[in-house]
Amino acid sequence: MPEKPNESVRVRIAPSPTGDLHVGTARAALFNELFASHHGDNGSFIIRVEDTDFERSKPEFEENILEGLRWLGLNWQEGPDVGGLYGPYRQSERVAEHQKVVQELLDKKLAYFCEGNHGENKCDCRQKNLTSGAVRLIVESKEVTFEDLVRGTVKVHTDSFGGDFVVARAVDNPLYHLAVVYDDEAMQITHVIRGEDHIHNTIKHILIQEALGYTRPIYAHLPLLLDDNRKKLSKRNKETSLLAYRDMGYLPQTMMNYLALLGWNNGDDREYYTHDELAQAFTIERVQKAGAIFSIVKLASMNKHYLSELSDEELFAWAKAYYDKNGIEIQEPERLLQALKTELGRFASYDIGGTPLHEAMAWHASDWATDYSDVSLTFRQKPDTQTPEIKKSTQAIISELSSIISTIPEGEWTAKHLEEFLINWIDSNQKGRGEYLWPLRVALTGREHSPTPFAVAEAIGKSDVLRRLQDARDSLK
RNA sequence: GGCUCCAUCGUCUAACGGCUAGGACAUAGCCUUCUCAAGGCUAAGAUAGGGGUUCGAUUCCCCUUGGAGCUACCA
Repeated sequence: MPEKPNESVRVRIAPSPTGDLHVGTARAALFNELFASHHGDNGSFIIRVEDTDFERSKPEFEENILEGLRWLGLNWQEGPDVGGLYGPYRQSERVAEHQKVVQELLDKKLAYFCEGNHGENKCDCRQKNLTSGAVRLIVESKEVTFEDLVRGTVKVHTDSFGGDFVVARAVDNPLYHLAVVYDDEAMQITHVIRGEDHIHNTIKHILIQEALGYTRPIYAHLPLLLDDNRKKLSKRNKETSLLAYRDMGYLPQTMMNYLALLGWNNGDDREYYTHDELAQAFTIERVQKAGAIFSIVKLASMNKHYLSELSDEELFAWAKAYYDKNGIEIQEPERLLQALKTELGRFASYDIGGTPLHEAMAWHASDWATDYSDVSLTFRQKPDTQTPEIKKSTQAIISELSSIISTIPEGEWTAKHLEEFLINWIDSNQKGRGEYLWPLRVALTGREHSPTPFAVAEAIGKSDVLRRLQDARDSLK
């Protein structure tokens, strides 16, 4: 019996538009969204763009972030693109309010102006009574404790980070810590679910909240996504842009499912979930504490699974996105779709063992041709071991195939029937299956590794099959 | 260095003191087979180490070791 949610929860993701949407940010967004969705109508997921770093923030990054979150399949109730009652949802548009807060801290003598860079050293600006400069919050020497939903009690002494810290470059130029605290209060955020790398920031945030008399949200720090060296996932070692994975051929349902399972599980062996199933099952109590390596291998296997579940329309759209992106025109959409279906289960992305999708699919074209020089048309032979005698016998086999295949009526031209017919013919004539099926398959695809000739034959049609057999035969002369 | 967090197969993880530590991915083998996949079966593979508490620790506590994160007038 699932518990009935009764209290409203408001959570947010606060990406900073200083780069493409990072998979780690996407996962944090997903966990927030699942948490909100789990609470149904009582849950709100909010996007707030933290663009107070004017130097590095760029509109195109904001667009990339929103596009990525949309692509992933997340739903948000409030954000810069959809608005909401607690807007604006871009921090740069909220500086006037932040400025008031900075002034308030100053007026209440909870903060003071400070000049110069003080680094590690304790600064003495507090005694100087300056009237401009950076604004530093007064922090008393004490232990700060908070309850983390994932980690339990976290305790940090304010001395460990030097006490007083800067909350604004100037009265009208607030820093991240202050902006976050004010905005979370103003937007009535109930739960702050973010990466573990924010744990120390949380202490500072609590200090600001206490100074201002704000409500402390409930914190949950997620384990980090790691690279193969167990370091925080970064662009140095691995592709970190979510949409780059889309462009490699990973499906949004794959990414969502995989990301959800990185640091969360339902306590059983289940691995495949839809968004709604995840939302139904998701609880922060089941979030892992240890960091998790982002593994492309597992991602690929999951993508294979989801690819095989696609409808014809979805599969075609998946391929079309690749062709469009690479500026390749699809001449014969129906034939391409049929070809894709034969290859399904053999690829996990747009890259098939080093071969790009359009090359692997080249055989679908009705005018496809190859010189067969890199492959052997003869079973159990390499291209360079084909003596004239071997070539001759392969020619004979191909001729035989052509004549029996030409007897199959168009109405019975299906992979299933072709298989029954050809296997039966081969077996009843005491021939070797490989002897015949290998040359047939290579003649149709030009590849030593490919789908079965029956499926390929159905996809390209009878006349094309006969033409390719002829071409293959001619190549052996 | 200081502060904080973390620790089950190679990887993601299950087992909220009690069956032989389970599953998935990856790996290997076998079956199937025209190839590569897929599929089926099987194998190998983990509780970091040491102390406690307990009738009994993967599980609770401590120490050690190891790893990670943070350590900005970035976010």
